[in-house]
Amino acid sequence: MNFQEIGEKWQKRWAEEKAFEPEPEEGKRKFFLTAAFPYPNSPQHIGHARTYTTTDVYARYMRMRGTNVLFPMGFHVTGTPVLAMAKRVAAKDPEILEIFEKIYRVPADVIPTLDEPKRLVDYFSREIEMGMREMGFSIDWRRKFYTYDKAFNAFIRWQFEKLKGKGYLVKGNHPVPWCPNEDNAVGAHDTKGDVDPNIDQMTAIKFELKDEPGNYLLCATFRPETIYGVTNAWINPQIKYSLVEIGGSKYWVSSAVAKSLPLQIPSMRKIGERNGSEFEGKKVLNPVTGDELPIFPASFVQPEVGTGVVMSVPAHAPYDYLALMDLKGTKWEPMIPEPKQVLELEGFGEFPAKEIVERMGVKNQNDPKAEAATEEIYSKEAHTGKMVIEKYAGMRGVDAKERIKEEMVSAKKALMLHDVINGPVWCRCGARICVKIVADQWFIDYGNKEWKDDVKEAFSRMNLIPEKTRPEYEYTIGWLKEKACVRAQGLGTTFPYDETKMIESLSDSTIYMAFYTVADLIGGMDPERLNSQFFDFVFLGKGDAGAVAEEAGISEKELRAMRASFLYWYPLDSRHSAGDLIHNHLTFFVFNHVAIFPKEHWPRQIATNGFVLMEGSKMSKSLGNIMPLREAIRKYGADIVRFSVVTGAELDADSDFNEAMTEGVVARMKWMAGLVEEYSAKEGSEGKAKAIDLWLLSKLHRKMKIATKAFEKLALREISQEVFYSSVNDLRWYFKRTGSNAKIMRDFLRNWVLMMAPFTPHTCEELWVKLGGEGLVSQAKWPEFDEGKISESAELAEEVVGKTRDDVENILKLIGKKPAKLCLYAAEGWKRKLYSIAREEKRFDLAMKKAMADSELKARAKDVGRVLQQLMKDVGTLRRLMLTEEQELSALRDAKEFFAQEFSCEVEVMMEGEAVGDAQKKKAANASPMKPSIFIE
RNA sequence: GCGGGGGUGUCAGAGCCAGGUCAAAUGAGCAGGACUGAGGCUCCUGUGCCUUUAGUGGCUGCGAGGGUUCAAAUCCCUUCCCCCGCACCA
Repeated sequence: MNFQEIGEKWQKRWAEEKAFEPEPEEGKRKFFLTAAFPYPNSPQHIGHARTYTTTDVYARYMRMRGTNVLFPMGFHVTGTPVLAMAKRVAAKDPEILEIFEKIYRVPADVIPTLDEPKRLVDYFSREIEMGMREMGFSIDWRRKFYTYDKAFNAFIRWQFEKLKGKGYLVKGNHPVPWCPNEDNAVGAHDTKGDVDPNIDQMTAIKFELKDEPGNYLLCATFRPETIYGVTNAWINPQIKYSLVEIGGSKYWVSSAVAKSLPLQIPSMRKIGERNGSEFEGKKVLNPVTGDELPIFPASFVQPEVGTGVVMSVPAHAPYDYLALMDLKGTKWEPMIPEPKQVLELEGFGEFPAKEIVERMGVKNQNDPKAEAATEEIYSKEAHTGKMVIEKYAGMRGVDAKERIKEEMVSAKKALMLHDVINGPVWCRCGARICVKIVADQWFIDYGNKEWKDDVKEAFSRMNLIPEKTRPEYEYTIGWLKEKACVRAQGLGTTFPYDETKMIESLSDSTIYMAFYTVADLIGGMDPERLNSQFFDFVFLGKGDAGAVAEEAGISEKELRAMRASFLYWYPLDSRHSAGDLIHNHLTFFVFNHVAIFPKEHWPRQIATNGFVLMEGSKMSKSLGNIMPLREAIRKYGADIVRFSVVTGAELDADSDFNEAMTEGVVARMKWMAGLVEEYSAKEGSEGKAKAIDLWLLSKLHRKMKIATKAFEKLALREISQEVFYSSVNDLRWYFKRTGSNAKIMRDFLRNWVLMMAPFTPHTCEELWVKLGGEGLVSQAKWPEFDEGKISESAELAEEVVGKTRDDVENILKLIGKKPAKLCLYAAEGWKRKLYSIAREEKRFDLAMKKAMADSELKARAKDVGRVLQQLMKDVGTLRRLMLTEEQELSALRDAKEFFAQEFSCEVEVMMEGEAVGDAQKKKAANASPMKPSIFIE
């Protein structure tokens, strides 16, 4: 069986028969599902396949359940990553070239052509689409679009008009990481090493120079609460400082900062400059305590960090303490101040910084260990530190920080500045990333209270898979506030209220599912004529069809068909993505639906899945263990990849893709295929079904029941265990038990193929033909289980046979002789009665009392006492279901042939009372329900 | 810090919501055997410790410590550890 060949063969058939190109059908239930569309700035690997395969398995299942299923796909090209990637190719960035060559094996002659964004998108999107087709995804490709298509741009502009109309678009100022060289905002993919620049607020405190009234030394700090412990100020004598004017006040900051500061404070003017060393020995005033503080030189002060000026809190900041110690032996030694405590910290004395420095053996301010010491002390003090300053006594560090910051700012003793806190971060162009306050930035106001309430309502009506993701959504809804929605650069859609800006990528991908419903129909239209009235009509049913159609340059009938298509497919029944999008995309997706569409069109379900691991570890460039999807398909075949990726773990957990697993899948698949081959050729019905046949049927229908139920929560792993692995095991037992009914086998295999079809559709199509199935298995009906075929007693009977076999084997091993004859004695009815009593009462005295109330049991009071004692020992393990003595006896009799074959000896089965011979009788008396007594001669 | 998830046998991973059929599914690994020219293929058996030349026995055990219960991997409390997210970025 060649999985690769089978794949191609059936993909061709599906395409020819247009098997997955649904049209609205009056009266037929629909099911519309989408997965987050791919971003084609590189090829896809098996990790990407997880979400799509999950979606496809679901789509195929729902199709078999008789619904009209729409599963479309498009490409997301919005934003800067595509541009950044093309630029890196153009610059022949060795890292990128290596990934393309070595991992994705992009042909050498193709790579140089990817230096242009459009070509890059074309190439990779084709690559991705090919991979999806080769995976056999049941996607309706007629509806494919790119987010930079004109028609889609028109749609997104309409979306933003709607948001504006609701008052959800607002304007404000916003700090962003910025490359001063390229004059653009940067994201992680724009930086060296893909570092995500983290921006945080710093409090810039004004320390007035004693000798220069009106001029301040500006100290930026993350710990304003320590203002009470400042003993001096630090400057770097090696660098230059500039005097800048902001709002009428004059401040000294490092010249490096003076350069980038206008990005945050455009009104800033530079009015002077001097060397850092000129400040040494001067005095400044603490704005809060009024203390007079000296200015000392320190080499740890970096020109680009904060303001290039540092306030010294030796009690709590290891660097400050170390720098003071470093002054020993200089002319400043006599002036070295004593630390002043601000916070008390459990496990530490008055001066935690001093202690930690001594404990960790940090030598001086240039010792790399100083950083670790700082981190430890800062985090401890912030979270568990308590203020000792009288005014704030007992307050937690974090709370004091907020309060003191506010007090200083409102008293104009400090300013708020922003800085990159995980710096230095470098742009790919080589410039150091700084912070820019973008003025008049546009935001989507996800903080809007009423909007949030609607979103909460939407979620309360939505099905979430797995359900345990719900708190994450709730949390996200809670903290969401204004989100910047435009950028200066990038592909996508221009912003309707500022044509110089582009709509940012997380904002143009929130309601595109609606676009799919008409994407194929819009394809032939003039995109210039797609105005708001058009979209209002199609998606909201507003306006006059005739007028709208005329404006749009189409017939009224065409227009109405679009509206009808939308109404047929919407709402979205299921949305799929990896779990990492819960905190942004998936929540935005609901927000925007709620804002724009009426309640009946709000989404119904979101399913999120985990990632794919490669041989136990995360796929990463550095590990070089990325498995490109198309390579995996070539190597294993689509069905094997599909099956492995979605059944390796339950939905929310990461799934491991490994060689051993694929081998196991292939082996079982081939085994099953072999059975199909064998039994499809075998002649029809052979006589009456035996007990073991009924057992197999029971197992089959139970599987069908479990699988059907498990699909509700997309428990694909559970289904695979039940349908795939356990089928193989059941069939092995069936054959071992000398089962061989061809009719039953065909029935089993047929249903098995149907249940496997969503997972491994290509192989199943192939097997379906062999089994004489009609049409495509992809369009066949999902098997309905028959509750009547599920037989507890058949399964229990088989269990007794199996356990008895194991027991016999145990005994044989123990006595080490070849059996001549095997006698099995089934327990009598009264024991079963007693068993039930014991299980119910759970206590010896109560059970005994109840037993004595029964005349049959009372008659054998002595035996009852003995057996009950025995039963009580394991009262917890007594089971609910039990065979009657007739059932157990006949199960064992039925299996006589099997036992005889297993142990190559004569077999006798009887009730315990029928035992002949003293030794036999004694043994037989030990029989208990579901546990026949065994005697071996 | 805030929010979420999780700690199970050699490993991966079920079970936990609805306590008992749990020495704990399933798979992998490992060991032994069968088949074979040979096997990394396939099949069978075993795989916590102890006991037992007749099975349905004992002990330990599901991060750690306590508790509830006739009974706890499952419920409650305390505690330690790990992973993920905290945005303007797809």
